[in-house]
Amino acid sequence: MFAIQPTSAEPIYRQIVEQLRRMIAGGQLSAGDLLPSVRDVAGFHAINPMTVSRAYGMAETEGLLERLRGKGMAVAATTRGNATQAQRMTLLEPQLQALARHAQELELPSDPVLRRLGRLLED
Amino acid sequence: MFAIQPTSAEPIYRQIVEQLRRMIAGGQLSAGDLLPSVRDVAGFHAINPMTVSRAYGMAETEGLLERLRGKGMAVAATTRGNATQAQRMTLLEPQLQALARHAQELELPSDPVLRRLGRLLED
DNA sequence: CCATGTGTATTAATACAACAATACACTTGG
DNA sequence: CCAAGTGTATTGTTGTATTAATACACATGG
Repeated sequence: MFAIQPTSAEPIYRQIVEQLRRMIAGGQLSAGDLLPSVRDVAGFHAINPMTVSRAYGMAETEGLLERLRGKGMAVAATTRGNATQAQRMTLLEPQLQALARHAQELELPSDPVLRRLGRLLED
Repeated sequence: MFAIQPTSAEPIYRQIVEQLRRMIAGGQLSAGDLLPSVRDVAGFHAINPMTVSRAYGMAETEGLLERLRGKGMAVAATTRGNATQAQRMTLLEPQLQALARHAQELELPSDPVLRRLGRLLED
């Protein structure tokens, strides 16, 4: 469904929007794919349907999703699914910069940070 | 002084606390070092002095800082400054895990991510 | 046709962050 | 001693973000 952590400091609706953004850019969701209904997602995670609706609405405004009246939400046809690797890297850039800054404030050498990340990326 | 972004979604007082945590763990701030006064920090960044005071207070509760009455706040003597590299890595772990998850959702191969981070870590 | 399924507009409840303006307790340094 | 420097407690206000509750409009499909 979605990887949602209701306890996280990050708002639920934004967790959903950003996850959609990445999974569409990465190609895990393709144009035309139908999304689970707001009530399904809300029921599964025990959250309010309006929270999911808000996420879907923002994704539609952003051009990620299309509204199929009476059927639900689908991945927009106009979206350039499977974006360039460079384009996908751009989405990761802010997080990379924050991580680098924090590592420097911690006076951590590059090697162990890179090795740890490399291990996390293997699964 | 401090790297504060008043526009960020992250609350100002928490930006300060977490930055203190890292700079003390990393050794950029040593036990006994005197911190800039709340009025100085507030004036420099055009924020409210009480916001800085709140950050200092939380850092004191956490055991990072000590209150020197009449003088200001200083890095606590009891704090294990320059923590083990492994201990410092622990502070970075959650961010590393989030980054890895996002990279996977973006279907990005390890190599470019690691290379980009490596470059950011060199300055 | 109409029960059932969509998404959503509207309103409200709650919590939080930041600011503002004081006043206070304390120590330093001349 | 006392002016000037610390941090802080207090109270109130403002703006905003997040989630929830409810009711509604609409399309589908037997």
